[in-house]
Amino acid sequence: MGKGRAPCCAKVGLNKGSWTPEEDMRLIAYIQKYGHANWRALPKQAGLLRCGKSCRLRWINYLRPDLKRGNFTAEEEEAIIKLHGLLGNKWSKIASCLPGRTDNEIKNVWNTHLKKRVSPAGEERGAAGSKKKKKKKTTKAAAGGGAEAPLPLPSPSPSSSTTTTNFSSGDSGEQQSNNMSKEADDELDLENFEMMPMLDVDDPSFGFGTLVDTAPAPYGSAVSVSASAATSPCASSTSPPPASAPPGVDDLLVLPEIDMGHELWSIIDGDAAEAPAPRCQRNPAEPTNGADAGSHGAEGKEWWLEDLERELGLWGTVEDYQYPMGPQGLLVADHPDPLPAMVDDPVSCYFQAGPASAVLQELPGYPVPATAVTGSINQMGL
DNA sequence: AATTCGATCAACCGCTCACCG
DNA sequence: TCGGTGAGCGGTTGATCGAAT
Repeated sequence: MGKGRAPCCAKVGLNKGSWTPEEDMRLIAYIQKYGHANWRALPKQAGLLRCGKSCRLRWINYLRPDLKRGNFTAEEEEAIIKLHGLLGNKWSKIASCLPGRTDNEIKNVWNTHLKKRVSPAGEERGAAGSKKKKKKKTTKAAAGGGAEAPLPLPSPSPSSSTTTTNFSSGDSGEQQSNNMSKEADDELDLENFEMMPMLDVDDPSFGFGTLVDTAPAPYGSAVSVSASAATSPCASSTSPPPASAPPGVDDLLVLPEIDMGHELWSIIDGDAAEAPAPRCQRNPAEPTNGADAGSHGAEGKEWWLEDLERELGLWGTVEDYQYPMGPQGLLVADHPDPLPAMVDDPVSCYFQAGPASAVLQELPGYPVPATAVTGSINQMGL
């Protein structure tokens, strides 16, 4: 157990606080190339002055390609309320039922308004909450209002016209969330929780049962922002990445000299209005509701992918990669810093590091909808 | 226009779990 | 079986932003 735990950020002079675009880019680039088999070693290898924990969190909660971001739909909120009633503060489990949403995000949403909505005391506030504010969460208003009947405990009311959630397990009062034992947790007949339509994500294979077990499944040992496969992120999480990790890599990441703070994300976002050149048909309004992420045409994806990779300097061939990959990911024991150019000057050298990999897109098992990437990165507000 | 207050969210902290030797 | 290590989870906090005053 926790004994002998290595000191974290604070104790070893690592960076803390908000991530800079450079750090984000570095992390993304690194994971694209090598995956994240070892979070602890990742920051060092990627040249990040962060602890692995921090990197993991950043990736999971913010940079992961399949994140929906954007507002929670009324359906999602309702699902959260119901799931919370069933699972309690098992945010990760709840998150696993809401593809594209992170446990942290759900936790925040719950603590900031859903909880108030559910609790009698917060009922009024919920209504008052319509005064709303904030840039995001517009759906809240929609979900709010009178619909906020105190929801002591989610009873699997199929009455929810918007959700076909089917909770077959005890919806009885004793399902007091926080007191739920692990066993009780396991006993939940989650398999019968069929599937949540609004979660969909165009993944027919998405199922509650699977999610519960594989949960926030990491995106395999490697992730490609440019995967061309049509499969959804969910699918990738349920089907483990191929044992054979990406071929090796030996070149440095080559990132174009672009303005990280704004241009880059505009590019990634495919925002024709701001990007140097038109890149995709993506609907600018999309982020408001990620439910349709990944619903773009295949051809659009492809050229978007290619374009994006070129922009990021991620366009390359398999020959570019020669670092050996082992079952645990990259065999880094003696491989040089994959981003050596960044070491001396993390920022200025960042974009000059070598050709990065586009190879992952060739690999089966790393299907990441390009649109998901645009969606998530788009929300970075950079 | 300036200040205050409340809401939101990203990130950190500390713990537990799971795996491995 | 036990101890060490890394990953993951849940709670909490601090910074930021927008609305209200």
